Amino acid sequence: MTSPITIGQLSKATDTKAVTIRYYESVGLIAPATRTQAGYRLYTEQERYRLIFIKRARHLGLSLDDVKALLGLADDNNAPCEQVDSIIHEQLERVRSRLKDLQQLEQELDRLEQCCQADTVADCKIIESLSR
Amino acid sequence: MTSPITIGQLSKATDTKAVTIRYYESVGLIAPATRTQAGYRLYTEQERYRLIFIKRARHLGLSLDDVKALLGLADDNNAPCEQVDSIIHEQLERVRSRLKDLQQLEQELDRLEQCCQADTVADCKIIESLSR
DNA sequence: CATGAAGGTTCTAGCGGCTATAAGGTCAAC
DNA sequence: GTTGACCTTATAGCCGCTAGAACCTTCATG
Repeated sequence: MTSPITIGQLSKATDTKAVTIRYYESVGLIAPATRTQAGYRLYTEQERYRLIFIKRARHLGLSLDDVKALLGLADDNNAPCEQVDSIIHEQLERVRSRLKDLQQLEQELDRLEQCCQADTVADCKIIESLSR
Repeated sequence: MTSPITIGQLSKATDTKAVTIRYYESVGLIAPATRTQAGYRLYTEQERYRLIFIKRARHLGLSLDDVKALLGLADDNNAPCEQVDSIIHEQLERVRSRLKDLQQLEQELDRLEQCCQADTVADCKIIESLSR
């Protein structure tokens, strides 16, 4: 029922910048849009759903390549779930590994922050610690 | 006592790739090296220390701009510690904020991973959750 | 019907922090 | 004198956009 919308309207509807939408098209994440006679891109509900899918997947921290793979899988009802699972699982592992790193980093920075009581760089334990 | 070394030797001594060292020079993080007649870069202990400093600071997740600022401060014994402290403090805040985000992300991914018991994409709760 | 604002189009370049490649010059050992 | 390891510069690419220039289209108003 809803009529085709322009890129600006799709942009608002999905909270995704128009340039980003065009970029997604250029890297094959969404199909080339149909055009008006003047060359304006036109979109339907389908593209809106696709963009929302992309947005959710990106929110999970997935790369555009992973998102592309997920979209490909989502398009094929008979595709095995395995590949979906493994994309999510690997991302979870990446996130956990990054969490570990960041937690260590937090400790280090916290310790560093505590240890400087000086006024000038000459006595600064932070600089000292970096220079050793 | 130790004689000047080439970029390759400095690279090994600091576990920093030669291209990276040249890159640091190109962005003003280290001063242009003196050269042999043939144009080879030559380094001394001073540059080795500087690179180690950079490495430690980078390990804290600091941007090259922050590292540059720290180096500038480190070079001036009379500089106030404040600026050093604030660079570290802001980094700590960034790390903590990133930690928060990642912890939430971990939960989401973990929940997602649990919820798919299907064989094919048609019944996959992960895909469903992304499509909604 | 003219005008101006708000939208659309393409193209190119830039961000950070490297990494990779090409095409060449230098040096020490055999 | 030739190999092979090392050095040099210059250029392009990575990711996921973002910014800017220069231009075209659409639509509401005077």
